[in-house]
Amino acid sequence: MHIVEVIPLTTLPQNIPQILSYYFDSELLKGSVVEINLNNRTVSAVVVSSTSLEHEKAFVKKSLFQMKKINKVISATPAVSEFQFKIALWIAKRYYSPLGITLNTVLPPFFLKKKYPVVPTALVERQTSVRPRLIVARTNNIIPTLQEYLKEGLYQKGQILVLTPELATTDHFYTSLSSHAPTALVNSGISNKDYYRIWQGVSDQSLSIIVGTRQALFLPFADLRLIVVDDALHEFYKSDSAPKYSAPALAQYVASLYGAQIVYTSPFQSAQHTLEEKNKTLSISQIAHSRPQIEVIDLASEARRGYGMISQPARQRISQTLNNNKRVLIFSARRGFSGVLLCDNCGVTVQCPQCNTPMHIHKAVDLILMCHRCNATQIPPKSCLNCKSYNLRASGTPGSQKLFEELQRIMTMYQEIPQVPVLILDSDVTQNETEEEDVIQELIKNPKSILIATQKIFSYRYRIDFGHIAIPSFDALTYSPDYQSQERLWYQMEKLLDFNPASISLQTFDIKQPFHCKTGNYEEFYDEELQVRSLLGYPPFSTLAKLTYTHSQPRRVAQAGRLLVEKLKMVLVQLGLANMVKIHDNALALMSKEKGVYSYSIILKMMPSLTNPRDVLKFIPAGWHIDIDPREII
DNA sequence: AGCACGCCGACT
DNA sequence: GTCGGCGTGCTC
Repeated sequence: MHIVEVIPLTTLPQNIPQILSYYFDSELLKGSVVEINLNNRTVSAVVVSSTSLEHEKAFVKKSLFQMKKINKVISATPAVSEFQFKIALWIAKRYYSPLGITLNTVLPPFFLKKKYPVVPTALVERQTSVRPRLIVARTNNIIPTLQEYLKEGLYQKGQILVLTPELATTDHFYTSLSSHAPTALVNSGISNKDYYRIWQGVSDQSLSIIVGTRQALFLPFADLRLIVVDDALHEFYKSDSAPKYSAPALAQYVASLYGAQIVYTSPFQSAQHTLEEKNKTLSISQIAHSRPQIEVIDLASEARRGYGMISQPARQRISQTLNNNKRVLIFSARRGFSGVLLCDNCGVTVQCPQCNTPMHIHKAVDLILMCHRCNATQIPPKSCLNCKSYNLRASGTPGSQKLFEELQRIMTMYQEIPQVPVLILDSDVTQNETEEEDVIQELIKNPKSILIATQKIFSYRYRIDFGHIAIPSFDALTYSPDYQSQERLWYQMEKLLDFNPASISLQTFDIKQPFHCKTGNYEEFYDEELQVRSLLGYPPFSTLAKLTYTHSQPRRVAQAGRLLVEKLKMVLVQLGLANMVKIHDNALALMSKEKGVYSYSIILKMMPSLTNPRDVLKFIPAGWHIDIDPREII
């Protein structure tokens, strides 16, 4: 008899051990796969270790649970590699995710399928003297560098992985690199057959370059020498389903396993990297690039002149650009027709009955109100629901549709702007990728056109250039109470430069703020930002954990929230960890309602001195969702 | 998270 | 009588 430790490939609650013991009549190798009974259901599980019963007799007698027997062996030969174990363990620890489901996502989708036998490769750990490098560069600058590298035939020494945040940008790398060496594209839409073929090619080294999204990190590289993480600050790198890991961080771990060099490209340094640079763990090379002329337009004085969303200086730039046969991008902050419906009498906005957030005005056949959170629609009320006043007025940021109408008005009113096609790209106008592609094709056909677009346009920044970019409401780009909102604002601004505009017009009510994008010198911004974050204990001075509880009954949510806050406070005091973890309780004021379900969020700021977050997180009861390094804190 | 068990109401 | 609603509790 042998005692076998296994990881069931399913979600186990965090308050029970993630590795379970079963018995079996023979020894099983690490990485082999078995079928077990777990709480009246059958699941497959991966063997971690097995020991002869003689050594464990005492343990069995004392154990508090009734050990069960393994049903059957699915794969007696190891099917899971050391590399896969290591990655799963790292993610489970760093992101506090259930081990079984984490291992399951690390394993390929064709795992255990008869047609696709897998021989796990041995992990040869290699030490490098090469430190990770952060290259603050545009993607368009890193590609020539890679091409140079490939031309010299250096790739014959090993493999390269290029990670991109989303599907739309993989093509750009693929087309510019595939002529130099055997290259494959990896994304979540790939078939088992193709995935298996790439899996083989990666392990027998017939493939030299892999361009892919985050799951490409799980491929069994035979000799990985370089990982390029493109646009490292992109939010899509953070997985939004369990395990909620962040790909750039995992890439660094994977690189260390292979002894590979890692290069991050970003149009913008993150505070994290700035801090690390100050600690001299990264060497930073800044690649210079020319910056367009950025004109800041004071909306307050424009308003006194009776401006109409697009100011006179911006209009001038637009017509100039079009007359030079170049495209114009109007960067819209919000989708929809206009802002919100505001009561002039009492100042209350019309809110979504489901979500308690302001409804935005959209124009379908008539004006309708739409909730940007749950997509509920309603006819605008005639009078204010609060004070019964009839003085309801559209107010706030003009959305894409309003800008469209404004452009039509300007074109007929001011003769200097030529009549050109005006297109819209936002989630209202384009419902799917095909429709999006149609808009892009139309744009490519017309070198002399105007596009009104939201952030969505960033996915196409390697396919299209704009001669001028107008930002009608710069202030609306950062309307979210999040510690990262400023950083994200400047990150967006830097990304706009990828469209190679000759000029940018930026309309704002707040001309006193520093416009770092004018010079590209963000050092001052980071110095200030780091001071504030240090003071408030935000990253990079802490690791954030977002705890969320959702339920249809608001009372239960409020109670669960209060209980957990009290419990955590007590636990922290008892463990003597009160100064290592700060509880940032949004309280009932921020209890949100989404699609009829209420949710309550608590943010934990875990200081680096807390060496094992699990010591604290294990006290969080079932029913709460835990997200480490959340995308947003609200 | 699943999934089974178990205890009450509607219905062939 | 039993089919099935979802509250409760457990996972070696």
